[in-house]
Amino acid sequence: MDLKKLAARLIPDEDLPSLEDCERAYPPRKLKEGAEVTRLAPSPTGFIHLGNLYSALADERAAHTTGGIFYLRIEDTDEKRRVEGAVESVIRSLDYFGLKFDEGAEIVGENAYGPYYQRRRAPIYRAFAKDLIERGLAYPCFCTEEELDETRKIQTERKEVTGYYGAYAKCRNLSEEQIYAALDSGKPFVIRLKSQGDVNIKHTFRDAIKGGITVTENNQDVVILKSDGIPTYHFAHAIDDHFMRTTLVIRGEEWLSSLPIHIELFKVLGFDLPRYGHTCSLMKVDGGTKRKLSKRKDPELSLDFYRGAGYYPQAVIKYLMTILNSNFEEWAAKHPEEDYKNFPFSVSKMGKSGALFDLDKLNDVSRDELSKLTPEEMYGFLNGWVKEFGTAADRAHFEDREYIQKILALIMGAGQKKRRKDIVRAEQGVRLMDYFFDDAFAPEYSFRFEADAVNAMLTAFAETYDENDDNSAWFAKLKQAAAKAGFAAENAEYKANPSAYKGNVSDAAEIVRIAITGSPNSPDLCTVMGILGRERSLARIAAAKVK
RNA sequence: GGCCUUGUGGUCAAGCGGUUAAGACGGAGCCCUCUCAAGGCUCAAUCCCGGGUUCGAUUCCCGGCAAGGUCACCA
Repeated sequence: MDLKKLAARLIPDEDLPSLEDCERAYPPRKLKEGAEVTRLAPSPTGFIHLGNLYSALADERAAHTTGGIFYLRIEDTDEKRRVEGAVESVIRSLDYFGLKFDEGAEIVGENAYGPYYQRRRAPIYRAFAKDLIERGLAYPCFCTEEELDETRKIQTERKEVTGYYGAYAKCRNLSEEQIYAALDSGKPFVIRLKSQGDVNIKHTFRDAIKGGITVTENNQDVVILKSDGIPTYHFAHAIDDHFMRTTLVIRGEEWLSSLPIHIELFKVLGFDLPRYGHTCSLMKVDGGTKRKLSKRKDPELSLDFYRGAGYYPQAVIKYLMTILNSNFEEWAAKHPEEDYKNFPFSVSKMGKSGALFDLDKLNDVSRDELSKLTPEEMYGFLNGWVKEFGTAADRAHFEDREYIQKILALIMGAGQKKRRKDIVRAEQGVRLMDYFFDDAFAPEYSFRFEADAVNAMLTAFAETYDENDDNSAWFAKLKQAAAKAGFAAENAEYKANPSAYKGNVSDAAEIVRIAITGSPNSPDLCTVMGILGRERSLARIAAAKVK
């Protein structure tokens, strides 16, 4: 059979680059030894989620801790999956979390290895497919979807491996006449790889994350060019990661089972294999068993969830870092002031099994991260959230920057040796400040004491309150008032003889606290009252009295 | 079902032939204290099961079992 003639008939394109042209156009990168070139390669479909961010962070760290390149490639070979604005959304989302691409689709930069949209690289794929046909390593297949379904059914019944291989690969050995007859009758066709592999041969393969794994040779005659002439993922992956000079392919472990295909593809194309690292997917518990986080069922997978709830972007990143490299936490504890970017990230230290997504842990990391901000920075962060997600009242409150910052200085314990860690995320933090605003202060008083005791305490305290008192003077007066209202002024007194008192000083303080803040818990009451001012503090005390 | 991957406290996990089996989150308690938060201290809780190999296995081997992934002209 004249393969050259066949190739020309199958792929008649006139403007295809030569194979040498491609090698010349995309030469090996000039980077220092050990620099990793990694990529994020999403399809322009649904928007980016936590799982993507997790894997993108691994890519980004691997590249940027080695002085390499992190680029964005859009895998748009499936027209049906295209969603308008998805690319911008990916870039914006990653940017929100502080991850930046060095090159790629819609990225301003050198971009010498583009185009980064696979559809725009069609001539390259077609040139290589044509070459494969000429070398007898690929062939046209005219099987219809129905025929394929039928053989799959038969294979399932016979308990054989499904797919297009061996005797089931009907079009693999079509005669020249058959091929041209089919072509002449205008039958649509795909191009398949003529696999040279043998499933009885196994190799061990070194995965950068999983370590040694056994891979069986591929024997599937996979489709490399679809009937619309566009490559499948497998083919595009091999060609792009070769010519974009990717050194390390980090991707989800769902790709592990197609690794044999990729190995064979690189081999027949004559390319060196990049290194691979297959990450485990983030899991969650559902009905007693673990399962992969799912876009549809789990709101916490959507990045919008974190934005809406007001998580601090860097906190999410640091949480992800603790999952990525479990020694990160230890390092961060030792270097509290250092940027997480200085952490020596290592692909080989990544976990081998799927981690359960842990909201408690995220909250802890987040609390810690937020406690490091200054009140000014915190104002900026909260204000950003308020503008986008807050109520009209929130926005009005945040107009008074000075007042908010005074509150934040208190809530965060600014200036104290021990920072407070009350704020976990913006939404909760903003609600935490509600009682400082009269229009948001809607207390449901629930005192643990009789009306008499409550009123006596409130009255006694109001009589002596002086907004100019410092903390200790304030507390001394509270003690006085407590004694007057029948509470013990000193802890020791109360402990010695509880029945002689209505309660302890702390109980007395609680009454005032509930009157002022509506809650039995709050930061330093003296300061709270100072921020509210004399008028409002006394008004609240009066309003809280039990009728 | 075939193939591949993974199995250390509730969660994330270090350790990889001899350890009192780290640490963090969460839980319980104590201290501090006007409450809360923070902080300090203490406690409870783990090597999937069965066989080997070995003087000795959480660590190595073999079998189970369980969980996850994958079997498209989707990525």
